[in-house]
Amino acid sequence: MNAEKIPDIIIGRLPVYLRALQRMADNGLKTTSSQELGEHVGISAAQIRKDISQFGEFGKQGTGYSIAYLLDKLKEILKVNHIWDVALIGAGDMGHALVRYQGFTNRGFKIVMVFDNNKEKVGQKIDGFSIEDADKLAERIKSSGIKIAMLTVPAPAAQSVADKLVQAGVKAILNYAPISLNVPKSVKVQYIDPSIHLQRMTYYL
Amino acid sequence: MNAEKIPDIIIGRLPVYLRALQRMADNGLKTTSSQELGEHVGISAAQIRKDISQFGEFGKQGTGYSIAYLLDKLKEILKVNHIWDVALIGAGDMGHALVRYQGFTNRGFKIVMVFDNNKEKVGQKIDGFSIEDADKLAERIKSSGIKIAMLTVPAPAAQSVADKLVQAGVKAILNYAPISLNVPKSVKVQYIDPSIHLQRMTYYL
DNA sequence: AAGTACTTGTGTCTAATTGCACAAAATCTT
DNA sequence: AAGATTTTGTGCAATTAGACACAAGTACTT
Repeated sequence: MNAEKIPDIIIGRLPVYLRALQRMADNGLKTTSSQELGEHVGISAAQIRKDISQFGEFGKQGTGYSIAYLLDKLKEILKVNHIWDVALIGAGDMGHALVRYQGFTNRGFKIVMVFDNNKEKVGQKIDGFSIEDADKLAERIKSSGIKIAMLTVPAPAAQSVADKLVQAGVKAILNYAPISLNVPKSVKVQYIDPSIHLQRMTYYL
Repeated sequence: MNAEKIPDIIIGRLPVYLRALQRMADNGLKTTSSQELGEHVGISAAQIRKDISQFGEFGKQGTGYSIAYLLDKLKEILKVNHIWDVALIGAGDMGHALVRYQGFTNRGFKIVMVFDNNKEKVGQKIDGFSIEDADKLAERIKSSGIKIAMLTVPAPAAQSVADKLVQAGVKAILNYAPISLNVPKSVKVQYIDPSIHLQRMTYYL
């Protein structure tokens, strides 16, 4: 075990291992090896062993890893052994798709509030959710203690909404707006911008 | 200039620079510096200078970079100085959101085909697009010469669709399905999985 | 025209990350 | 029960990435 600071790059790979292990578990598998897991996720076996060993000795020589046990440990490390409430800001097409997305609940997240600044949308329902007025965002998030938000507003609005989220105590933002956000170092941001991702591949074509 | 192999990690940052520069240009700015650009994207000025200098000497001492010129150069490097045709597979909520998304055309991409394997959806229209039968996918993609695909199908279908895409000559896949894809090294994959991105932040909460 | 301020591109150093290899432990085979 | 096989965790080496510092060129100021 190692109590030192774990590099971001290792933390970034853990969710990928977690997803693959969950899939194995769903398929009824009981144990796996760094070799096998590596083939599934496209990462070298040595890398996987080293990553996992940062947090403890979870494997057994000759046998490998118990999938159920490693799943538990990874969920604990990533703090997704319970469900996080998430606020969604921006009820456009992307916001709608995310509200309806079935892939959050069994992976640690649940959307519990949806906001939009368009007064005509406020009060409308998506899958049972009432869209709330973005003017009430700060107050509602602060009082509910929500720490995670997903941002699906147009680029010009994104920074000012992010500022309000930070002010309201949000510590993690999943940003779908095509713009780099400026936030305090204590707040984490992850970016999803399909054009950026596509442009990372065209260089190689 | 440097003709050697450019590291992936540098290529990965270029689209972020490109997006920020485009924004500056839209705001009427003519020049910028590594310092200023760095503040916008949250990357050190030295890093930005070193990244850009891999491809040539695009700046001028004392002045910085011409935004229009650097934009041109980055687009050329990333090969997004023309529009790439893209195929979308999976006409669910996410597929719909992507078809309607306005952020592709001025950044180098255009969805030109949409496929689904649900026979009831085939023939339906999204924003003017007729949804095509996924059985025809290989043939249609091969004959059209499309090199880029976006995958928004359920996880269990993703690998087999990816295999067909590779077979049809696709060289870049933007994968929204929550599963690691197994493809030849000559094919690039980028992953978008909101749960993964969220799990990369919860560790720090 | 001289001085000041700004900014690039890059050489050097430091830090971070990955790859390799193997002892040790567990299991399987005969 | 002995030998063969599997597989982990980790020390060390190699590679890669990032930070720092500065000469040199450009523009601005007085």
